[in-house]
This record gives sequence, C-alpha cells and structure tokens, in this order.
Amino acid sequence: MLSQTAEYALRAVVFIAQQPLGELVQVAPLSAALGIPQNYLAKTLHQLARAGVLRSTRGKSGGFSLGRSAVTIRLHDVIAPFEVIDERPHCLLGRPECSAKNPCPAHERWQGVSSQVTAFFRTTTIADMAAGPPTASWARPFAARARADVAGRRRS
Amino acid sequence: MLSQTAEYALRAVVFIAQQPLGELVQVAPLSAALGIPQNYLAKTLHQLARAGVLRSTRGKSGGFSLGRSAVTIRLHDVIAPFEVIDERPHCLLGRPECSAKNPCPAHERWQGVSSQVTAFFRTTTIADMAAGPPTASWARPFAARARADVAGRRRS
DNA sequence: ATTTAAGATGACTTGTGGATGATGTTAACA
DNA sequence: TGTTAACATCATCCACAAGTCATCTTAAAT
Repeated sequence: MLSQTAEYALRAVVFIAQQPLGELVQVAPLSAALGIPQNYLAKTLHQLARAGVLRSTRGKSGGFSLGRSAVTIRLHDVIAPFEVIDERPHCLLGRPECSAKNPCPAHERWQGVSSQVTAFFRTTTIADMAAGPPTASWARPFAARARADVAGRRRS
Repeated sequence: MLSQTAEYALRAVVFIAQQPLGELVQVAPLSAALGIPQNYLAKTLHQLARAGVLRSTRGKSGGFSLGRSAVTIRLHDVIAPFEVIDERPHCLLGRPECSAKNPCPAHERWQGVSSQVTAFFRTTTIADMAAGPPTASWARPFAARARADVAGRRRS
C-alpha cells in the first residue's frame, strides 16, 4: 500500500511527535528505536525537512523536530514527498477517458473505495497517530474526536 | 495502487471476457488493442493460465479464453499471481504486535478503509467489469448482484 | 510430411527503490 | 580556535519489476 520509504517517514514523524515539545530527535537513536537504516533514514528526514514537515538543526547537539504543530500535519503531507499521489484515482482498466460521464463498469464502486483511502490520508493527522492508547473514539468522525481529545487532555 | 503487470492482467482478462463465448483471443491483436508490449503480455497471460484464470490453446489458430465462468473470477484471482496480497492489512506504523487487542492509534480507522479495498477486490468479479454501461445496480451488495446476473442471462 | 502460425520459455537489458559507506559541512563547546 | 558531534551529500551497490529478443514447442492446414 505504501512504499517502504513512506512508511519509514510516517513512523519517524509519529515518533518525533511523541517526544516532549521542542525536543530535538537525533537520527542515530531514532534509527535504533525504529529499526530503520541510519543513512537511509537521514535522507528521508532531510526530504521531510525540505517539505516543511520537519525542521532540522545542524551541528553538534542538532537533530530534528516537527516543522509545525502536529494537528496541522496530515498523513498526506508526510507521504507525498515519496510517492506520486493521484488525486483523481485512475481508472482500474486504464482508460484515460473514464469519468463520471463515460464510466467503465466498475467506475463508481472503485471510485468510492479509492476515494476513502485518499480521504483517510488527507484527514488523519500526525496528532491523531501520536495520541495515547486508543479508545472507541476512533470510530467517531474527525471533528468530534478532536474536541474529545482536548477535553481528555484537560481532565488528565 | 496496482502494479503495472497486475493492471495489464486485469485489462486483458476483461477484454477476453467481452469476446463471444468460447472464442480464442490471440496475443498479437490483444497486445495491439490494449497497447501492452506483446512478449510481456504473453508471459502475463501464461501466468494467468497457470493460475486457472485463463485457458491457453497452443499451436496454429491457438489463443486464450477464460478458464472458467466470468462470474466466478474475482479481481483478486486475477491480481494475486502478480503481487503479494496481505489479507491482514499490516499496521500503518509497522508494529507487528498491532491488533484489535493492542492497537496503534489509527488501527481501527485504517483497518476500516483498508479492508474495504480488499473487499472490493474479493467481491468484484470479471463479469462485473465486463458488463455493459453501468447502472445504479453497482450500489447493490454482491450476492444480490450475482442473483440478478444469473436471472439476466437466463432472460437473454 | 512439411509448412506455418500460434503459445512457451529462457537470456538479457534497463530503470528504480532501497540500502550502504565514505566524505563534506555546520555549529556547540572546552 | 581546534575538536567534536551532529546533519548533508555523494558514489555505489543490490534486488526486482518491466520490457526486449531469440529460440523452442505445439498443432492446424496444405
């Protein structure tokens, strides 16, 4: 479903988001913690930094941190630098002219399924993935979940 | 979403299913009609034959035909020879221990989306894809569609 | 039987994602 | 200001999907 690199990116960003705010995460421990080849991970993180998802600090005691608030980073943003995402999912039968007007037999069903996948990556945020132990709240729509999460954090 | 080869396979099988029943389809015209490299397509069709999806006839005036009725060939059957399909979609965060009991934060939502994709490939058949212009019937569940297809065939 | 047209098959090429190792560049700090 | 520990970058390697080419095998047709 996702390329190896994109999955690395996702795991790394979630890990970074779980650290205390403002704390820098270095490649070596991150590589060890997640079991990802160090040099390869370094490149991947660099690409995420260029995409604005992460912020890199060079030099001694450098490292990586989130480039912006976790609630504003969608999974799509993390994945996009590493694979082509076709917003309009292309026809299963490879017909370029396949559209709502001139659909192939499976057009509607496939578009339905396929758009749910892209919607998942567009609406789920790193904050969602970095949250504590999951609850039944995952079944609720996104907006309701965000409100509940804030309330829950206040309570604790 | 699908590998190039799997998409070739899908398009080829649908094309063959659309030919008059029992008619043999040869690689050269098929390759020309679908814009797929001939020798590569030949190998792909051969693999489908070994999988029982197609039946190959060698020698002069040979060719390919469906290996069984189009209603019994699921998209999954056509795709499976060419890519690993993980029935249990693996955790987005790569946690091997991620399950319903010990889920990662996005487990439920991701599993929901992801299982819809696999369900699509498991329940959609070549008969569905080879059908004429689509109707509202695409919204109906699989079992109902299958019964309707049989009835329609009897009628014609 | 021979010819011929079809699929079967194996060797090879090419492009790319994933991965490794070595080296350059930056900035903290003694 | 030199050392050091971090990120940045480059060259290379490997495996595999995709595609090409040539040859073998089969079976219909003459």
